[in-house]
Amino acid sequence: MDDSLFNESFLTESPPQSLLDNLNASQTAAVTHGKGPLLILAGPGSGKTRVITRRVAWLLQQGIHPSRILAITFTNKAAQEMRHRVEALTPHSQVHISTFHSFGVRLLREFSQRANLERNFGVYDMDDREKLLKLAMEDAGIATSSSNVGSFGNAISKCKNQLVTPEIFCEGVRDYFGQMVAKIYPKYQVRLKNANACDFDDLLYIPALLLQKDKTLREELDNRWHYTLVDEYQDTNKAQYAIARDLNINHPNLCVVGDPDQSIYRFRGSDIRNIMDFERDYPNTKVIKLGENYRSTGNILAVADTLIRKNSERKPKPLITNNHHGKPVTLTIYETGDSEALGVAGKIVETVVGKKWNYRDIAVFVRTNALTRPLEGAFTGSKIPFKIVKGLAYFERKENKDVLAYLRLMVNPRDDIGFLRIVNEPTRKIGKTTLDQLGLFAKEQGLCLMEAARRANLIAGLRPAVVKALMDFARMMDGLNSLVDGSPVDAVRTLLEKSGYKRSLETSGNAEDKQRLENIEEMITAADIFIKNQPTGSVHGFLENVALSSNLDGYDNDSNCVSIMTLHAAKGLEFPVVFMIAMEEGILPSSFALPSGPVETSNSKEIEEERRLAFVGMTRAMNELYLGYCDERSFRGITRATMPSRFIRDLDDANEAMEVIDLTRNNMGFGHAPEPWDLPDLISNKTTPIPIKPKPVPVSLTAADPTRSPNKSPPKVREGSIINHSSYGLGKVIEISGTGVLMKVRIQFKTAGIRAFLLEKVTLEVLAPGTRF
DNA sequence: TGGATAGATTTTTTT
DNA sequence: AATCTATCCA
Repeated sequence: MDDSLFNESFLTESPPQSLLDNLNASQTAAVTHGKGPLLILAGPGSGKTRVITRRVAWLLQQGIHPSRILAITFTNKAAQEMRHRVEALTPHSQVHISTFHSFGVRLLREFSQRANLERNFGVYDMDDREKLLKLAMEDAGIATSSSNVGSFGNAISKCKNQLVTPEIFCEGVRDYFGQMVAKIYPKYQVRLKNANACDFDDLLYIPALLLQKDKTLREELDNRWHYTLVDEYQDTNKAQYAIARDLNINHPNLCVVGDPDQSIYRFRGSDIRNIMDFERDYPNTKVIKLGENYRSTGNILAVADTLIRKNSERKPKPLITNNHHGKPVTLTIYETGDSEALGVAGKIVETVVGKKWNYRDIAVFVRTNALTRPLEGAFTGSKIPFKIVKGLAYFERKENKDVLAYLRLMVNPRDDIGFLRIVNEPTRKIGKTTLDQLGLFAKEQGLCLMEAARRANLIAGLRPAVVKALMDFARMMDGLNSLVDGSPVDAVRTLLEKSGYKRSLETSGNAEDKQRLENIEEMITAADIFIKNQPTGSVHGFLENVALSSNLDGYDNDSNCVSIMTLHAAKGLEFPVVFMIAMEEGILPSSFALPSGPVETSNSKEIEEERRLAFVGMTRAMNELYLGYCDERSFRGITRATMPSRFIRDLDDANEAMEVIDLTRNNMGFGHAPEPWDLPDLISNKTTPIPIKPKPVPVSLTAADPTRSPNKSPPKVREGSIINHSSYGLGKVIEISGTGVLMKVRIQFKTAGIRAFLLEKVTLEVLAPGTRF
């Protein structure tokens, strides 16, 4: 239908023939693939988003009705971007584009009855989940003090990701930990049910099970969307796989896009086999490889390729580019974590002052959030504007969570976790003892806490003042109830007044509380923006929006800031200049991935995933890539010697694409961190000893060789000098830069590629000018 | 009941 | 190092 309408839009916005403009042959084939399963293996920087959005536009152009197309991404950011780009190609097309989780929520709302939920169910974040889990553990008679609440949460999460129900899990229990989980998991589900709430995992788990169980529903939904696209397919878990599978049986026009080398979410259940086995699962799959990289320089790709080749569980895939080689990838070795942060800051200042790049062109990637701290300090000191892009929940400040809990309780009075959060916020003299009694009463009577509070007068042994406090609270919340259908902005304003929350902050005299008020104002603004985007939006919609959004989604490149983020958050982004810091054993790869027992293969699944993570980081870089590690790092208050990441050693073969800058004072024996190549080969599964490599660390003049002190002033090194280096042999000085102790010398070695050293610290034998090089 | 303080404990990554 | 928890006192 309405083909003419679309064609008109094409003419005004972008003519239809432009749909295939600027596409290479494989990209065109992917865009114009007709019916049947399609697997697009898209390497980094291969124009994946372009292909997927053009494909949506192409389908529309073919006369497919927009409501027949379903596009699913992993992050809201990706969904927004896709929506935006599809909109530009075909305005007002109204294609259903959403994340897996918001798609799940939608299904659950629409079919809440079949899913045995009330329509107004709430979505619990990690924080809520943990609190509910503690209650469930109490139910199961397991002490919550045992500090492993988190591990039980992870175990349950894992179950749901794999579509393992409590019943199935109980059958297969073996060890002690499993027995504990078997006790807690069912109780936890009951708690969720009673609270009329879902956790994140439920948003996939429940729909997936529902589709399996309810064949009519499955058929109905399969018929609803004739064309499905799934982005980042390598990161799907079993639940997501099942959903995609069940929606594409009658109409197997499923197009999945992904790159097995960029699968980095194993820890949350994603299974690389989903993409590896796609061809097997969907007969007659057309496979298209998008190999050419349009993003990075040749050197960056050479380094990334050298790294990823070390993975054994992969389909070999060359990284090709027509881009120029660009600058060598730089590896910098620092002494401490702080000097590393300062070094990065220094390099950034140098780059920006030299007008080469702007702050916004630069990103620093870290493996863990804790590593951002020294960077913050160094950047603040150097007056570098920066932004830490976090993947955590957006409204994480206490006051915002409190306000949201009020809203949640208004929408869903059975939300016990929300109740517990705010019943005494501001203080209403309702303390722990009271709440314990209230909880007991609620349990006996089978009521939610809100309802129990309403009947507080029936609870034996409660002091009259406390009874009044509880009943007043219930009455106050009842009074707010009429707000749920209105604008979230009004709702927040009113609840702040009526609950006394605002007054308590205003009158506290605490300086922090003033800030809190401002933060709440910020949230009201967010609600306002939400309403402007979705004029029909309710409190309900706002809550959902908040629950499924993350800080990462708010990421924009508008402000001229350096971006600091985790490697996971970096996926899907690109920057002209990228720094990857702390490439050390135990950090990248994370200690969690390291073999904990005696000697294990170095190619364990975990290590391979960490390697992919490093690969993802490197391939975000367009023009310049800086890797770094340091000799010692302080963590949790103690300083320890570090070992360079095995991924650094993986790059030995990429010498010609790299340069190494060593900024350590090399006091050889004492206090110097051992490096993998100094040690027996524990980390590789080779049984033969590896040849000892020369340390890529120049021998210090002073410490290493007392016979030659700087005072003896060896012949001057200058650009063009031919030199001999104790480890790397013959080389030619190609550049001398910097001043004073920071004077650097860059050398093109005959065999070891380009390396740079601090002039102060390197020992170089300057050869006669005429020496043959 | 709630605040202060000392003591314990810790975290990989995220929808 | 920083945050969370348990305990004690007002």
